[in-house]
Amino acid sequence: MKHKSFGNMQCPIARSLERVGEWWSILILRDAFNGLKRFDEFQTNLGIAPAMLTRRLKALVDAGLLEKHRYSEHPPRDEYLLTPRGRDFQPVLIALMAWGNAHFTPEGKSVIVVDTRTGREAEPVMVDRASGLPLSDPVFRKMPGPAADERTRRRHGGRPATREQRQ
Amino acid sequence: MKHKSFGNMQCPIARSLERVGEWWSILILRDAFNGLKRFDEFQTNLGIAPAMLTRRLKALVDAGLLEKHRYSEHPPRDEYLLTPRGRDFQPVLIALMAWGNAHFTPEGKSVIVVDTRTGREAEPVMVDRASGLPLSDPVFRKMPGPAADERTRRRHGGRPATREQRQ
DNA sequence: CAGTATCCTGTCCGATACTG
DNA sequence: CAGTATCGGACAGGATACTG
Repeated sequence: MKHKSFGNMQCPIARSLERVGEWWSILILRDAFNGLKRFDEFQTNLGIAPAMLTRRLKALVDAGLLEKHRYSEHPPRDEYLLTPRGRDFQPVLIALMAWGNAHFTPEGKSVIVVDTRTGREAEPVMVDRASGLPLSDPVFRKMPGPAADERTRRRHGGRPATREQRQ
Repeated sequence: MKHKSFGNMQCPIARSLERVGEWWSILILRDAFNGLKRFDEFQTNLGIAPAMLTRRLKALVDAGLLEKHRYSEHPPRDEYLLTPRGRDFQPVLIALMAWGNAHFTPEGKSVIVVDTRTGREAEPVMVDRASGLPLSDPVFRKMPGPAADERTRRRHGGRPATREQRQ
């Protein structure tokens, strides 16, 4: 499934999934954001088979999300650190967390984001940076970008805004 | 893999992945947001095998993200519509799109979000609704929530904020 | 501690053919 | 059109044993 070709490979969502589509990848990134760095930390916290962990870590390194950093020469020891690209993944994790908290935690939230200045729980929302408006607002629409090919253009640009277009 | 038990199943991210962890699920949701509703529309646009599409659609319906809606009795015809829970998934898609656009589209962006009032491209950011601050700001930290169990508490609450805690 | 080496199973997924 | 029925391959992932 490494280089599977989804319907439209121009789509940035599909391209993202090529890198983090496997179950464990996102959980490893989550743990990396929580400060885990060493093989053994991941292994223990995730309960993942070591061979699988090796494969997933390698894939994440190859995709440029993590980088191996040697912190000891004798014996040779590496730790796995988030790259800038890996750190940019944070909004996806937050969005998944918020969605999970909202819909799949009948007992209540187990993990939240907190504003450490006020102690208040943060409420994650996706907004447009310039206007501050939530992107769920109907004024926002997906459109073909500058590099859109013919197919993408047809998919996103061709039709007028119909009721099912957004929301 | 249906009911696999990840390391910590309290984690809302892991719970989310239980519902949308498969490759096709997220692409189907993306298409649903783009207005696709009928089996054949998904099939054609994704290039997915029909049997697989049936399984994924069923899984999404079972998870409460889509619902079958009969729009014709003779012959019986169903369409798949986003439920409120499915619509709440939008931020995840936007986050994946933004990340893909930023890192995996050397030719430029193929799909963007546009403010239809101004025609300007939106820049998606995750913020705290109350303060409007980006959640990447170091004042925000993940913490155990009200329903956190002992293990989650140890993972998130136990340690003081170290340099690797956030970022 | 940080992996590698094997073996095995489940299932995701593609391809093709068929049905009301 | 909206699926169901099979078949088969690839690989994610588990389990266990082993190494520098």
